[in-house]
Amino acid sequence: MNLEELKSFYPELNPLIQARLEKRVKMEGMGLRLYPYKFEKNTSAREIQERFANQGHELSDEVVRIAGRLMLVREHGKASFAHIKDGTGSIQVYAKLDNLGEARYGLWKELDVGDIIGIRGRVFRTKRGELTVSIDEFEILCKSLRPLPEKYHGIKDIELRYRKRYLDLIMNPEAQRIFTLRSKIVSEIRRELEGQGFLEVETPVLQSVASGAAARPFITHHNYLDQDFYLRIAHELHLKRLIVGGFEKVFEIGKAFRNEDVDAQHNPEYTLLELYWAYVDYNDIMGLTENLVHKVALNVLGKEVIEYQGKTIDLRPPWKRISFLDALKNEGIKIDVDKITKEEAYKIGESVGAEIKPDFPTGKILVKIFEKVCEEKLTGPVHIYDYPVEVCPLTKPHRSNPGLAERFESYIAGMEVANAYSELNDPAYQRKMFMAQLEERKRGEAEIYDYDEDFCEALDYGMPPTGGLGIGIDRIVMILTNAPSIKEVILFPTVSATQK
RNA sequence: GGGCCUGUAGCUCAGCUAGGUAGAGCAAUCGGCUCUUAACCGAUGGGUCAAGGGUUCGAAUCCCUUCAGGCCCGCCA
Repeated sequence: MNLEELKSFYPELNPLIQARLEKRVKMEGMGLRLYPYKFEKNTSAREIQERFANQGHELSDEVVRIAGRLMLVREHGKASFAHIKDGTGSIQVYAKLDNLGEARYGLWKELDVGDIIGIRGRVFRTKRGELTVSIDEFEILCKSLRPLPEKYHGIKDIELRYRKRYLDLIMNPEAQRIFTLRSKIVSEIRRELEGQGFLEVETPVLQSVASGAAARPFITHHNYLDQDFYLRIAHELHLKRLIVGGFEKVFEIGKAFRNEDVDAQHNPEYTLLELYWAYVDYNDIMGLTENLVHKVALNVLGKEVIEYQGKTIDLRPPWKRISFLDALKNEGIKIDVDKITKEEAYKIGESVGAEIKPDFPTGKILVKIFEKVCEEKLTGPVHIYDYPVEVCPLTKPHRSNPGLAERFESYIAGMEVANAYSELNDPAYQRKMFMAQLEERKRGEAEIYDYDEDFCEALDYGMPPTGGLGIGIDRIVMILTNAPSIKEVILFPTVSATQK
């Protein structure tokens, strides 16, 4: 391709890109193919580091073929060093006029940092002790046309790191570490649940009723059906339909979408694990939760006690269990949930500075008080159990205390990471709870558990007693990778479409 | 939705308090260097100071608006 045509693709041409375009034209003019189809590798950077750990200063007999991105070039006239980075790590390579000859060494010197090359060479150790591949032959596998960020500082600009995550991954080993761990964590969760006989299923993202949680949904439109659909805000109600259908242990790991603000713990689309287990209650789910998180930490990190943002967190089961009311009592707030009036609750709420309105149901006020005075202090891991019944429309009422419901939330480092119930399976009571939610909507609440009559109909047929669990995968990954923000553990976090 | 902070070369950052010719390092280009490793040495080029408006003889700098992002609060159970 000629230079003018190439340049026409780059309306915001800067001198660095222009230089590379010119280089490309020059190389293609020499008959080089800059975008060949494949390269036969026979090893990787990490494998070389491992297998040649005892290599001395002499060249190996074995010939290695590696490929990767050219980083950190240090030219010395008639010889030069560089690092090649591949999917496993990086390795130093050594190009020498004596080995390559005038023409090839000339081409070597034309390479840019960022180019992807394939190398055939032999391994040796330099005088300074670094394991190095001495290049016998190399070829360009992909010409890079944009300069990479600064080699030492990498990219620091948080916005750039999120918008152009590939640069973050190229430049920052920490990003590589986090996302590699994320994959391992998710796959370990799957392995563990499958080992316990859970079946992984997929349920719809496009739903005509967005329920199962209280959050504002995204709305989209189906042209053929000429109907609006919601993106799911939870997996819950479809998974419970599967329990009605006779499955006894199911789980789903998938995106949920909530049309809410973005902050360090919230991304509009996030990965939610939900599981349902027939014939057990929330006590069994507590055990499952702590064993799952503990086992994942142990198998992925090799640790049971971890550091998160300066806090030491011991994940070994059993986790501490504190009732919702005791958690309040520990902060000096004693409540008799059967006797307290809304006015009394409101007064306490005001005195601790909770964000409440007088027409909130009493239970909701209590939860706001809890979130204000207790949540942050729950370094955990800890299960907080038995919540006020009004905030648990999908939960069985407590077997011995009518003001409460059999729900628990697990907290680690002050973050809610799990939410679980003895699932409500009485269809009449379920309808009553949904109606109460609609009443709240009438009072102006935007976020409520929407009434799903089709789900209630499923319950009419009969769902066995069931324990259910939701775990925010992103938050678990944050904790296990010591990441301060949810955006650090989501490859492409939600950002405004405006280009920077 | 409220408060605070940030935006200067491809990247990392100075310069802004107190208005007066736009700076450094890396990267690039040219030259030198056959065991370097953030290689080194010499030279050169590179800017809509986020955008728009205002104040001023003069604005990267002061003021206003907008855009993008971060932190905290609210909301997201």
